[in-house]
Amino acid sequence: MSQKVTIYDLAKQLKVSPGTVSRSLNDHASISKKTKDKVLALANEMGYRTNKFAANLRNQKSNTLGVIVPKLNSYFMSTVLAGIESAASSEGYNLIISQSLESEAKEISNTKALLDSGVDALLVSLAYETTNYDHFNMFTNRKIPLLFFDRVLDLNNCTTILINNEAAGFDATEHLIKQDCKNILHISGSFTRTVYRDRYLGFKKALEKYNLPFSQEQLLETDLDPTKIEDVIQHILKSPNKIDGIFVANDTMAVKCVKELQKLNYKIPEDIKVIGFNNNPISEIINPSLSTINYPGYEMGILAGQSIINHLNGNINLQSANSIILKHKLIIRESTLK
Amino acid sequence: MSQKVTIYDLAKQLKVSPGTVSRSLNDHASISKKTKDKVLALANEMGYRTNKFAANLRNQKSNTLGVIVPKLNSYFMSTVLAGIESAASSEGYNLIISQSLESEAKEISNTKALLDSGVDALLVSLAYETTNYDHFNMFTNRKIPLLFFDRVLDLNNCTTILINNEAAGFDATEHLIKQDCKNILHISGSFTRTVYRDRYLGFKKALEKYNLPFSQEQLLETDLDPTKIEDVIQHILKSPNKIDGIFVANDTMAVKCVKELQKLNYKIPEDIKVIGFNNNPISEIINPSLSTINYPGYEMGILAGQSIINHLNGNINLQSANSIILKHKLIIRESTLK
DNA sequence: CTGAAAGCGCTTACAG
DNA sequence: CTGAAAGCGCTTACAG
Repeated sequence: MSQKVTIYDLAKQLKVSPGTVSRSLNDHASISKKTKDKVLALANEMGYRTNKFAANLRNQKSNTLGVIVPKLNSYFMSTVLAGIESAASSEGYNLIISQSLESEAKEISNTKALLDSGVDALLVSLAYETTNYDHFNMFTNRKIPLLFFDRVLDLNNCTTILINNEAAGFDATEHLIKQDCKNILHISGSFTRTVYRDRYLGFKKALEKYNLPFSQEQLLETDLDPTKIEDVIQHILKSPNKIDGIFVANDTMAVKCVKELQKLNYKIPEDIKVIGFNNNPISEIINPSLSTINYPGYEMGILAGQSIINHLNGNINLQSANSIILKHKLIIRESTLK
Repeated sequence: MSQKVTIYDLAKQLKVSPGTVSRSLNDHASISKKTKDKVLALANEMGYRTNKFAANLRNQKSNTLGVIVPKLNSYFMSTVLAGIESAASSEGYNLIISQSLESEAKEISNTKALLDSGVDALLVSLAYETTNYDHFNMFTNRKIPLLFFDRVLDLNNCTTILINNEAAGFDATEHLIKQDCKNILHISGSFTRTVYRDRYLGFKKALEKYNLPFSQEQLLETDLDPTKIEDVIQHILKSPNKIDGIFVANDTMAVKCVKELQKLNYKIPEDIKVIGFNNNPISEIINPSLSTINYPGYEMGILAGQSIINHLNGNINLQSANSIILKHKLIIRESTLK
């Protein structure tokens, strides 16, 4: 097999010009059906494959989307990625995916690498660490569309896709209150990311609405690392008022909490009621099953992919500085039963 | 900000040739430090970014690896991907990732897309459905390295990375036997994929070694879809001999089995002992915790990435037609206690 | 409906 | 140590 067939090879064999071959391959209107068929047949026979580098260089467009996620191996993120991939591939876009591993430095280097790779657009969920956002200027300066999902950032002319985290935090907390919890602990992620701050704000609003007092020990800001569960448990044990409900900012950590508390002979939900966040499959597996907030990751991925592609295609359904809010949903299970 | 700075822009400003700029940027030995510094400083100042399409076109190399997985949103696969990404990015490689969704047609179209994208190598875990492998000839014909991991295929000159599934299947089954199981059911994935066939072969070998009879009802070939758990349960209920042990080919399905059996008032492990496969985190969450086989997905990803990059770099530690076997490990938990 | 030619932005063998 | 020039494989405005 020839290692490399170009349009020149086809042109020579067919005794036409390279331009004609190129136009035939791209189904250009001005080429006769007969010529097109001839070209396509030979291209097929010779195993011709277009050289994207050349085409991209010429067209200044790559049909590629860049994606940066904090971690590839997280249930939520891989679900979102599945959605993005599905949307992208059905529109003929490739995906270059990289992970920041929650590090600002790695996020910056990923950003550069994706810029260099000539992605047509960039989809980002921010790292925990990131506090400076200058690296995204490389994209905005060059007018390359930028979209943030889940861990978002409010930047001019960037689309953001997320759920209403404040409302979701409110719903989770209100549910605990309605189940008679009086002294609720909120285990949050880092406030650097607004998703976690917003959940906390919802938590506080619910307390206020039901006239429950709030003291600083009821907030535990963590990095949601399950290996550091011991700190969380210590906090619970040392709490001046007996904690009777916990709202955890994600299911992985919530499940870990339940397991550890059970080891200490706490009864869930009798002694302490627990609600998580995300509707990760583990929330259904644990005993008692975990109440949580459903976060539609796959739909988010589909929407993110479609939005950005529509934007690239110049369709109108995405305005600049848009924000898309997905619906969350309270899911009540055994871990918060009265 | 200029939308696009090229080496010509730098050359003009510095009154040197584009060649000199290019060599400076690539840290070529023959350029004086003074010139290099000058070029680098201006490149930085003007926000110059190399155009990869042009460089790739010229170099016939993209520093990009293609990856095709059956599903992005699976614990095991996303763990492997995290490993691949980590290895790739530390060597300056990008990753183009796509999912076949277990479909042969999609796998073929992904293969073509990745070939067109000019990946330097392709890493594949096969779709359930795939029975014809001709689409990989596009790569082997062009001498583009191809590596299979987990769901592998024995093709000439391709590296495969996997565990010894037969030995792992044997270990899982032997463990059940040692826990006094006499009539063990094996819930397998599709035999189209050798990983599942091999686990089954190990299962049978263990039965033979311990002189346990085998009848056809002890094998249930499924697509491991947890939504079809009802068929599995029916099979168990209708079994002529009372099943006292189950070896399931993955944890997700094993967990689903345990849950459903518990609903029917079976006691696990007293009535039926269950062992899974993969050491998915859910195996630790379920009650009783699930015995399983540890499958080092992250390490597999690291190895896959490093192997292929070493190969591309012309290092010698990867022979043609190589096969790398990772260590598995039996993990004993509550679901198989005597 | 088709061809000749320029150009996308790099890299590098060759020459000095 | 540096420059001039060719070429990687496409696409398309222009001309006919």
